[in-house]
Amino acid sequence: MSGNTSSNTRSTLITETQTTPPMQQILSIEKAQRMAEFFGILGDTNRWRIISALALEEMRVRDLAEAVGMTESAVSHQLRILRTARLVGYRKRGRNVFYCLKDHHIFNLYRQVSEHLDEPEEEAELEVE
Amino acid sequence: MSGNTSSNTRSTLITETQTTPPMQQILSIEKAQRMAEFFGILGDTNRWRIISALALEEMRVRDLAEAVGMTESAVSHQLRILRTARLVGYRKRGRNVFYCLKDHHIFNLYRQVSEHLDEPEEEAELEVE
DNA sequence: ATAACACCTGAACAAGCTTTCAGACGTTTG
DNA sequence: CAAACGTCTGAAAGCTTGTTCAGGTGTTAT
Repeated sequence: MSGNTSSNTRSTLITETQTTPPMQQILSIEKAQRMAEFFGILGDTNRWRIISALALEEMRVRDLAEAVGMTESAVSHQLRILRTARLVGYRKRGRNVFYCLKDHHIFNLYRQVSEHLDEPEEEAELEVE
Repeated sequence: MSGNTSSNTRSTLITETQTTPPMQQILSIEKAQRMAEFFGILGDTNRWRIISALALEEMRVRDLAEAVGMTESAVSHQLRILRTARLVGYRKRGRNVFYCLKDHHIFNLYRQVSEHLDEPEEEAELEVE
């Protein structure tokens, strides 16, 4: 576990294997792209609805479509995206395909962003010195 | 985070009652929209580069532009978006405007997604029963 | 006051993304 | 076998988003 042997390209010299090194320099374009790509996947209303549905229980495409009010085709397209991002898994059974959440990081992300959004407005800003 | 994500089963007993309630039903369209909007803001390569630059130190628009290789105009546009999302704050001093990171949830989000992205591919899927 | 500077803004264009539509595939049923 | 079912796919339409460009505001310097 924690096997950060991924050895990106040239992170500085991080030897702590627990977590990911903090941002200590401007993200490389490649790293920033991967970040953006992943967050972008969670940047869609209907994908969140699908995710939240799958958080409850395994579901077929058909059921998902009805649950979130989309066409089956649209759901299928979105599921492919979520699958590619390894956020959902699936299980075929006859002509049905059951989808389920695969990555539980999602719950932490959901919680943290919820907290951010729930924070008070606090529009005040520092002004001229 | 707790290592094994390989799970094919579904552990639904995350007991975080302190803060935000977990997803216990399909997200309302409004909630899903707010989620999507926020994640969408982090769904851009250049915004991540800007964020990572600001994670190092307070910076002016001009410096940011040079640091990430964008025009000042483009940076300014993006900063407005980040400001609106309350991810960055600013401080005016004369004709300069210094921007800085405002929300440290960002670091957690960055770390968790980094871990997700660094996880092994694991393309295998369950098949017909 | 005039010029230079730092930053912001609005409109237009290009690029990307999501849905729809029509049709395909594989599985199950009669 | 043919029909019904559940799902997937590719292309086109429609919308959203990011950058550029030109010009604006406000501050500092000559």
